[in-house]
Amino acid sequence: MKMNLCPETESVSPQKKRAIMEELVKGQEAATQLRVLLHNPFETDLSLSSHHLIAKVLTSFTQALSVINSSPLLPGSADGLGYQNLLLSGENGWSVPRSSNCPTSGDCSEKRSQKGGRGRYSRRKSALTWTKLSCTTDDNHAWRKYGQKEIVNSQFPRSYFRCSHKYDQGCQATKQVQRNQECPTMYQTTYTGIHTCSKATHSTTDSSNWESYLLNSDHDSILQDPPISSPTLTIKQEFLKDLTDHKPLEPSLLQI
DNA sequence: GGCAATTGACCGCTAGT
DNA sequence: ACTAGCGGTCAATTGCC
Repeated sequence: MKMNLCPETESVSPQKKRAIMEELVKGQEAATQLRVLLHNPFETDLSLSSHHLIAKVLTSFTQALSVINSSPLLPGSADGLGYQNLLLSGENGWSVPRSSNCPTSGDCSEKRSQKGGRGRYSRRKSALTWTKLSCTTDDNHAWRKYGQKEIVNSQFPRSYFRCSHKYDQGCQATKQVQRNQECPTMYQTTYTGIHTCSKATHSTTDSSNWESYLLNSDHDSILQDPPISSPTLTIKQEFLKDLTDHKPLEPSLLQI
């Protein structure tokens, strides 16, 4: 499992690196089992419930993150923060801007950032959201751009997309795309809501992978869940919380 | 002409006072 | 409770086919 992390992160101590890798490998294995379970719901070992596997994935990620967070020195503060931002994300799944993005210290609302900041909020979303980090913004769906905003302390603007079938089919899916600050060649895409439309464009993507398999709305009968096993995925905190609290997600999501 | 992107304005949410 | 500030969305305008 190769995480799409920036090269800067490579100077983490070897032991922690190994610990992180072990946890991520565990998570990958659990995710793989989950994939098998989803592909062959009737042929797999029934003792492996989806809930159990999801819990395993999340536990592995949590362990990996705690190892990361326990690192007092992630190389070159800015890089380290970037690494954490990449994985932990802010409350709303986006990297919380840090002072490292403001070369001229003391400016750029740094004081606000330290306390969370007035007005810095994550709009409550009733719909499921998840974040994906990828070198492309392309997926198997047709999107219509409806807005773009400069984000405070963020080097790149954020673009807002809604499903092209919002009005003809009432599809509520939206996504936000923002270039990653640490790796400008990467795009951080936050998906909100699930495609209920029946049409999807079939543009060229890495559609052979699990992620696009799940995102492809042609698989209407398939769980359109966040691509849990995607190596480039950052699962949103909200989603994690939903899972760990065993709160009912979208009713249709976990009925495997 | 139709569709999609752009962009300024507005609104809602959150936190400080 | 009020206010400031930010993020998200709307809608008019612009550009492209």
